[in-house]
Amino acid sequence: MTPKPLHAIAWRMSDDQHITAPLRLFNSLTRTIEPFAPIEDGHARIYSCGPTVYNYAHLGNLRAYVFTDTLRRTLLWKGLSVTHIINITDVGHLTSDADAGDDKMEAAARASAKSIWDIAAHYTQAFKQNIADLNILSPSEWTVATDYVPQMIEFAQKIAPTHCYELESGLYFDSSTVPDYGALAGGRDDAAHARIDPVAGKRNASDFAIWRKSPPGEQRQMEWDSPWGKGAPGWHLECSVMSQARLGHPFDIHTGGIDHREIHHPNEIAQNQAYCGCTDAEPGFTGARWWMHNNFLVDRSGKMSKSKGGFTTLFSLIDAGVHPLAYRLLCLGAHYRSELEFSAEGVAAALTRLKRLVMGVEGLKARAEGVTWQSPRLDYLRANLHPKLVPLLEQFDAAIADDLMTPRALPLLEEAIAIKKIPVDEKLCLIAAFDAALGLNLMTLSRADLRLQPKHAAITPDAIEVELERRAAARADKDFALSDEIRDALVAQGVDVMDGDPLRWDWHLTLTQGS
RNA sequence: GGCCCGAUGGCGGAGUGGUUACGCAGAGGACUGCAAAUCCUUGCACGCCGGUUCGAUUCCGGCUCGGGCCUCCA
Repeated sequence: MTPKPLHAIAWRMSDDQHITAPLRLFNSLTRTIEPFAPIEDGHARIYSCGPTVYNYAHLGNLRAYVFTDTLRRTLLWKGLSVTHIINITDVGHLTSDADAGDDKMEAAARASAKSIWDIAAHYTQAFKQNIADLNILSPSEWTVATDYVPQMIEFAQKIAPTHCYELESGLYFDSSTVPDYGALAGGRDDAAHARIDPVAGKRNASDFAIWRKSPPGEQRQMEWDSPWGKGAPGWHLECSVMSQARLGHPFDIHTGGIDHREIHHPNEIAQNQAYCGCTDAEPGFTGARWWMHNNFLVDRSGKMSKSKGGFTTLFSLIDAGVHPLAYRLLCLGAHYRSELEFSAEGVAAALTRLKRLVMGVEGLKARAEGVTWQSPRLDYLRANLHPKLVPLLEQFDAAIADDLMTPRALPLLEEAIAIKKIPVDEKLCLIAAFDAALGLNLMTLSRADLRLQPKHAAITPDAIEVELERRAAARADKDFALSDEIRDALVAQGVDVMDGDPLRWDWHLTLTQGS
């Protein structure tokens, strides 16, 4: 028998009448939870706003991709195939409190004396590493903004005659030319007191740049010729063009952080409507059927912000000895639409929880009769799933089908591990299916994998082993004074001694806020 | 100033018109030379003031506090 990928098993399980909770997702367009159905039968298309690669992603940024991955895995669980695009914004974005002016990529390049292209490559690579570390499924395709500049110009040319006007600083979109501008944001009042001075000449405060001209006499590292002069595309244009190019409009789900709900996505929608020219024929056309937004990771001072600096990256967590999947677990512990409070204690709690999960699964694997959990097939599961496990399967399905309620799904995973008097092979089948949706990598992760050496460890693992051997000898001689002395010395070097544990020792986690 | 959101035990975080998840921490027990790790058991909450109701943490109103967006942001 050919082993099948776990998600394939999971989706086939949805044929079972016991686990057919209809998938319901919150749509920011209507601000309600709606039953989800893909446009194409059996196939969902997702576009996720990706990072601007002028710096490392911080943990808050990364929450968005854990959310998107949970969405994707839930769609797979429900039997759909998924095409998923994440873009890399390697151009544009202003640095200052003005509509015109400096650009983040250019500023980062100047600050580091590297070329802007090197900056982009470096941070793109770092971001992809974060994605891999979090066990986030690679997108079907990464789209890179600078690869699409010709298409952006083409797009802009099509909408320019009826929807845009040109100023000295660039080509601007007239937001009054599309119906219901800002509907996604819940209505915008342009007469409201803007906190910054608008660009002179803008017709409406909410108008935005489609093309930003290079300042006269200034050469940018990244600039392209266009019908409006040398310059760079506006940020909003990128996403409209890339989603249209790779997925076609309308596609199923557009995701992003909740901050995009107010500006970026309404602007994208306006562009899509202008380009389509079909709002009369297709009322409600926005380019995507669902617009979904994850809430922020916050700390005591409010949301984490890349532009404020002083952020915590996944790399810094790893350096401190925290396995990246502990951060994923932290995210899964809260609903994606709720703010999640970040703290060192919270991360430590998630790591402990992950260790116990992994130990639980490891224990089951050690007792497994066969290897059926490596290739669980629906017929096997149907034939063998213990009646006591069926409710867990149903509740799990109901939880993730209810707008991705992972906080309710997690305890069911723990229950599946702990439940007594059930053959381990059956439990492992169920756990493997759960994990295909949660992405914690429980079937392959070992407890030892979670023992990450802190970057500034005071002692090497080899030296620790030597000390532990000395201690074992002392204990055999009942020289407890010496054995305690050795243990105290190890503790002083950040090592926890665990005699009754197969791992024997672990790094003592010392996290400080903002580390 | 405009628009919007939240307030649950020590911390995080679900949920509910009446018996209120779960995780981490804490407590007790088993194990250990003693610890740690692990396992078992377990205490602890619904911001304030009104209203609706037989009954509200859950619905409604007001208040207070916190946060977000309005400027690049996940």
